[in-house]
Amino acid sequence: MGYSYKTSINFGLVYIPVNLAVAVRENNISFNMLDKKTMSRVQYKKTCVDCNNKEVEPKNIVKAYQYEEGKYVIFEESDFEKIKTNKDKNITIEHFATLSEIDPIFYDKSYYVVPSGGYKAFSLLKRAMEELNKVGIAKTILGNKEVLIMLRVKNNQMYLNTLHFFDEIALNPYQDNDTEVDKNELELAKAIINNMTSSFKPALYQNEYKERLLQAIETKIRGQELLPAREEQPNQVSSLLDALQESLKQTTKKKLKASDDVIDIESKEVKRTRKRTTTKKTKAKKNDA
Amino acid sequence: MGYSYKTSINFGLVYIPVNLAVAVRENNISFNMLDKKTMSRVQYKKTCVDCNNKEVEPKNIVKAYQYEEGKYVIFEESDFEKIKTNKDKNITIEHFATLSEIDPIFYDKSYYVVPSGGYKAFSLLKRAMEELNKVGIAKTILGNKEVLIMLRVKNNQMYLNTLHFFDEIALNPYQDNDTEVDKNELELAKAIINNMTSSFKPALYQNEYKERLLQAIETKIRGQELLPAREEQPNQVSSLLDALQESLKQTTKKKLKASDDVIDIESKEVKRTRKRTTTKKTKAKKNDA
DNA sequence: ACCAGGAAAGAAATTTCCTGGT
Repeated sequence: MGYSYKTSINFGLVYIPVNLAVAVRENNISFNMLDKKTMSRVQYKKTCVDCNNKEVEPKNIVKAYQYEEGKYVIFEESDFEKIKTNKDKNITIEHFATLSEIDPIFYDKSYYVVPSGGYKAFSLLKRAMEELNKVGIAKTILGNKEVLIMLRVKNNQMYLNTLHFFDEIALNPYQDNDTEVDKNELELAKAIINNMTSSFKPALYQNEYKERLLQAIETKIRGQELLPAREEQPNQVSSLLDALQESLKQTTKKKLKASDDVIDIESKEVKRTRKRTTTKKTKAKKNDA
Repeated sequence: MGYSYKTSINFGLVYIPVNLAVAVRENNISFNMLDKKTMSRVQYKKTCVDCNNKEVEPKNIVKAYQYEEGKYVIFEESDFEKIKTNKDKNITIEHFATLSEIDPIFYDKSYYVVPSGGYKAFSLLKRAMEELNKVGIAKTILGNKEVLIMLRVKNNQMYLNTLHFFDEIALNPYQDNDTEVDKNELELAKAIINNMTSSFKPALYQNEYKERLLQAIETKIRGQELLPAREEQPNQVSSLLDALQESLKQTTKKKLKASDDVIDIESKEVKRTRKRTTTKKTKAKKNDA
């Protein structure tokens, strides 16, 4: 497995060199662009806007910041290096906090922390963090981007989460501070929620649409027409109160039924295998042509 | 503000039409590619691989899935619609759970939920969810991608988080189950962590590298050379135990000092203003040329 | 050879392709 970043963790004066390995790999079905007439792959060619769209070779491309309409300053890789201190490149834990303090809105990407030295120190830090149930907060530069970082330990694994900065959080465009809520309806809603409460078991959620998409691909490969999906008829309910009362009835019924099925669901959870999709397509390359 | 998606929330038989507004807007300084010789913007031209790299017009580009090397099936937008049911397009809350059950590794993107009707029902659901401190779990299709969803309410605001599917979580490439941890060192590490524990205040973290990068841009605009960043000399410590003991001393000293500064930090937190960066560059368009 | 990250395009978000690092 390749690593996304090489860096190091500084815990007080303890230094641990580490690599970061991506913890989430999107598994989507991806498409390519084709020329309709020739069914040939579309390729991006880098062209020069002011030179009759002549192709530009990679070695002649520079990175530049536009500070005014049409005005640029060039940045070489060495320029970025100049403004990074050694501390920037390391993950220096600034302080520790508790996981529940961190609002989910801040989470960005997840990585596994893999030590490339200082194994004893790494184990020690993991153990201490997990026993105290604390997460480490740090700041570092990954690539050419400064990110806020949360280090956490669970089941003896150290995870790194990049966090968004506070000024990246947008304001909610909708505010309703004064809406009246009916006491009776609130009690009904709460009863429904309680009926519908069960534990979060991520392995149980399947990507059904993806399965249907794969089936549609099979259908197309066989040269057949796609059929529209079957539709369930939505229940029509006239008022909010009626909808709540009917929902309460239905969820109560379901809840009673569900308690009989608990053992089945549990065993399904355990059976989960971490299989990789084998349908992953090989990407067409330039030299395919 | 534009909305990313139009959809609806189904809570039992209660139907609430909603829009989703992105809650996180990345605020990075981004660069452009220029042709080194002419300082002209680089533009991607879509060309046909098998037709002497002739340019392909957007209207002649189709979306295709490669099922075998060089073999494709075409998908029109109507094909995607065919395999979506009405239920797919809505957010039907499957069940409720508690926030702490959801491991941070699952979080993907955050949106604000903005009702476009059913305001009374929306307020009711928000109120009930917040009072019970429950989050809603659902599945829906956003764009052409099925996502797992968590709805949550905080401070009378409803947030939607997309979650990764279980099969998108990669395995940790590093496993160390048997590393011995020294009792004495563990106690030291824990004492250091406790010394370094303070609450998570996201507004206090500034993107310093970005500030330095903006300064570097100013320097370049003035035509001056960039100076390398000042370096702090790292403390050299010989053994893990020495590093821990010295760290404990330093953090204890800092902690005693910090308790005097608490009031200052608190007031800084309150002063936080949600200003937007004004340095956001205008993107060069094709017609700039 | 792979794949995560970056830039451009354009549905103004996300998707698509390219590239450098491993």
